[in-house]
Amino acid sequence: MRALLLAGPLSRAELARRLERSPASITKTTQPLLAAGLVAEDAGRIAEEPAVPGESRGRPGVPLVLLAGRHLFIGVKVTSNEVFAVRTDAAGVVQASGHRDLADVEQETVVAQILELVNELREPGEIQALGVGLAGRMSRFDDTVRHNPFLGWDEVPLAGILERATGIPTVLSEDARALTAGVQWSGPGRGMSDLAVLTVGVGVGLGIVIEDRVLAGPSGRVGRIGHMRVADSGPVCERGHRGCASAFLTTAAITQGIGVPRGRADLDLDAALALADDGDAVALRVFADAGRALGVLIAQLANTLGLPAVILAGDGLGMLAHARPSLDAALADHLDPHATRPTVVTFSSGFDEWARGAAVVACQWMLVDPPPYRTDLA
Amino acid sequence: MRALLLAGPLSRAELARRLERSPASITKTTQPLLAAGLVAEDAGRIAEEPAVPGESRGRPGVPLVLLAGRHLFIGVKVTSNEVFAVRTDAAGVVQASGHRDLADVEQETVVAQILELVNELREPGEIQALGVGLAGRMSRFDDTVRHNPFLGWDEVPLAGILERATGIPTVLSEDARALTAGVQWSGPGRGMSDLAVLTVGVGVGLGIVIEDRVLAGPSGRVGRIGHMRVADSGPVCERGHRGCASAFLTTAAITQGIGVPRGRADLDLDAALALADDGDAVALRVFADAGRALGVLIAQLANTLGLPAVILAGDGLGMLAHARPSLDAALADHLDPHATRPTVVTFSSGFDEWARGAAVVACQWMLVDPPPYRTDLA
DNA sequence: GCATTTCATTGACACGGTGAAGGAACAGGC
DNA sequence: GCCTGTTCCTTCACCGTGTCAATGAAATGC
Repeated sequence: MRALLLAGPLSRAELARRLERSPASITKTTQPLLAAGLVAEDAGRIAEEPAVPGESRGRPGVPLVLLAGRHLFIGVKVTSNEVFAVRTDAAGVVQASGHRDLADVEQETVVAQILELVNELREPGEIQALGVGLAGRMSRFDDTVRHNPFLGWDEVPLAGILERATGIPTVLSEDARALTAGVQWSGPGRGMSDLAVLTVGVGVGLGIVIEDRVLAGPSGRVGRIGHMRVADSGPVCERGHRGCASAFLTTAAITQGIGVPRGRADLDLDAALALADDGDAVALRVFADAGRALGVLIAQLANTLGLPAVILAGDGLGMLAHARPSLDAALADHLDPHATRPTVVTFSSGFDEWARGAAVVACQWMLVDPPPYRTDLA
Repeated sequence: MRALLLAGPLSRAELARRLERSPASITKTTQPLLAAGLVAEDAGRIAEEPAVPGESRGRPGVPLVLLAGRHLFIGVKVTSNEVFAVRTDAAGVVQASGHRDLADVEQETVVAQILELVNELREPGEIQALGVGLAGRMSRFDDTVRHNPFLGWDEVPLAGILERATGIPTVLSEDARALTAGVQWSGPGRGMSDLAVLTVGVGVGLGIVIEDRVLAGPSGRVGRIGHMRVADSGPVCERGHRGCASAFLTTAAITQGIGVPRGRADLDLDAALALADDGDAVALRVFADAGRALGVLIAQLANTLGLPAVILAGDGLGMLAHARPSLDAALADHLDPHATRPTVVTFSSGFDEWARGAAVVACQWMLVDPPPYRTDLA
């Protein structure tokens, strides 16, 4: 119920229509929330503006707003060499953030750094839940790291470890899915019920939202699209596939694709972009190829799932400055004749956004699936 | 509730575990169903066999079975030149079937033929619902044919027309999705909660089931995979894409791919298969390419959605006799290193199976979303 | 026979939903 | 200003569906 309040300040009548419930039901369910201070009537009447002017007959509704500040969440994103953490409110607004470098990927090291960050961020009030985003196989709302190639972990019961150390209910989530949840809950995809989030960076990641649900798949394996074939020819990825997505889109593929012919093996992404800015032919070609690969991927997603919107994110997104034309061309070319063209939104986001996604997952976890042990504490 | 009874005869306790409800709840909800004769206690104790022998302690459960015969459904599949219809019970078992040729695709002609078939099949008892499967864009449980390229229809309120003429509640469904529903409900995918159905024939179709739900997409556009790129090179499809799925897999692509070099423009699929049986090099190559295309498609699906099972269906399935080795090789090659290999099941089905799927959709529609006007009649 | 185990039923009860009825707040016409 | 129409919100009685706790029933194994 509270979940849909996040679609903005809404009057009770509007809520009833959106949730397909009777007005009586809304009144009843919101009363305890009002008393508990979780929602409030908005005296400002913000939401009345977009109403059609001619329809101003009748008693105006009293908008309800979620007092998001009442509930705090912490989200953590773990990469192979860094840990990022943010504290957010229930609306997913970041209040504070922090980060630590990782000396190694030992369990003790990582857990210690996470705990430091959590203790740093938790001080202003009670934290409702802690969400941790990591790469690798995990179900939605998991408690164990099944397999993480970057950390070299297998079957680590991280949620339990953190819960015991912090006293905060903790949930794990696959990172691309956490980012997707963040995007859909309170990011550029807010209010959309169907979208995909395509991330480009060290790898190629994918999160899918269908009918307001973030897909997890039977064993948390949704979104392995790194080896989708996107072109007739082109570079070969590390598994020997010619023309697969990883071979065009990962940061390593791009820096090597430009650096090797230009004799600069240590080229980084910024330098590659600078080369392209200066009109370097190799760089422009590599970026154009990357754009084409992205366009094909987006078209394939739109064809397969009929998605109306695709959101691009990740630290490799800078390429779009040079890749956008070929992306658009490839998208138009590969789209099914009867499919509607999906809206492509770019979302430049740092690692904070991944951590924020983990916090959003924690928030959703509390809303849909309050952990039983919380009642023990109450 | 009844929906999960279709997962086989189950004891009440087993039902409670599967539905995550309390045993008390199961007893209460099944009592009126028992009284109404919709379910029955199965004296034969069929389902007790697969239990682990060592766990035979305690009072054995009384299996409940759905008396499927109490509810009848009719499913109709409309192609550009034929209409197929079947009568099934609630379990999706076909009791009778029929078919008509279509002289043309005028609305009156098609409706008249459907009505003839329905009246032929409806006589033994009350029909609960009528499901119609057609190609084209439609939402799940739609009532209007939005756009059907084969019939040349746009915005035809077919459900209303048939409802008025027959007095049976009617629902429309996109045909690949109907087939998928049939496969998952009572076909080879019975009991699986995640699977894809890939159809090969005049076109290439796809239906997806995730978490027990048949995906429809925001506007019924799931599953347009005809133009997915599956190879570096190869024939060109009618839209000019080199190496796309349609160019390898449709019946037309195969018959032309073999018929043109062999100078037999009128070659049909059976003749093409016969050529391959005789060791014709061109035919063997075309079928091997088709298998490779299928393997890549399956791998891409498995990677994108993490599906554990893919079911192949459609009238073009005969190719597998010669295409299976290349299919398996391509599947292994393109699967993500960390993905589990999906089970690939072949399901040889005629058009009756498509009609049966439409009947299953009608059954599901009644179970999850009983149409309000039925109460008017009662 | 008895303990053990699992299944199934019952009754008291809570929660979330509905429909009907009625009061409250606004706009507009007279 | 007052009535009317409209929409919003609340209250009340009620129902359906679920739970918990207690009890009985049917099997196995010692």
